[in-house]
Amino acid sequence: MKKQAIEHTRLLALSLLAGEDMYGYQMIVELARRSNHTFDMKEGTLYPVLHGLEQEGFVEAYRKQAPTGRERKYYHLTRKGEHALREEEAAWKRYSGAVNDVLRGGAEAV
Amino acid sequence: MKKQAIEHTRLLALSLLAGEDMYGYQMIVELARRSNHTFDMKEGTLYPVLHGLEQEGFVEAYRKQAPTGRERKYYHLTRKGEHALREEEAAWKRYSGAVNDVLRGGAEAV
DNA sequence: TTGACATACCTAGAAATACTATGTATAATG
DNA sequence: CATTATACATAGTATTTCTAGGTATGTCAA
Repeated sequence: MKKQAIEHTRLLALSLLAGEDMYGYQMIVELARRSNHTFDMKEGTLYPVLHGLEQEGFVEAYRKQAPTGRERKYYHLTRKGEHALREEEAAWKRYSGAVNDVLRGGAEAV
Repeated sequence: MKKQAIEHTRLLALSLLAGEDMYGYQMIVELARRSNHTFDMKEGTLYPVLHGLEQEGFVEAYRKQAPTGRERKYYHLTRKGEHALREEEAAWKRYSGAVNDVLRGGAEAV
């Protein structure tokens, strides 16, 4: 009924690729696992985002044969992408920290 | 250039009203203060959200004269709204926890 | 061997959310 | 008296994510 709120798709995608190269389908499965199924990202969400990241030079794609004989499209995080990841992580920390401050009634300084 | 990502407007609005009744303009100023100016919510964002919350019965509005003589529209969190706030808070904790799990490379269970 | 299911990629259109821009009006201030 | 801050509001736009659909290949049970 209500749309699931996954707004930080880019951050999550970049983060997944930080450890190893992955292909789209794998990223979706991996994300569900790492988030204990809190995130159930849709293909219609991820693929356009990956294409965008590629256009911006944050990831590079290459095709590789799977052991099954099937071809997969792997994504590799570039140096530029690593930099973007660090920035997005910092933005997330700032953002989530601010939400928590507000929930606690404000970082009453002092 | 890039839009600021304030996605949890409802949660933030409900949270602000948890302590005391507030009017819209005050909420924007208060939110900026409590978040150390991380959140600079726009009136075009808040007012429609407040109207929605009112329609759902989460807040009740009443008009009151300010000491300045000017009329303000105060919002009060209803019992139903308090319940909604607790749910949104729980959702936020689940969501932010999951993001952090992914950033750390997954809640590898152990 | 064939039909179902999981894997694997992709895009178009709809829905949700927040922003920009604008309008109105009053109080305070220089 | 003009400008700025306060205070509320809406219309239209932009962005993000979802739904829904399409294509194709590998696996496995009946």
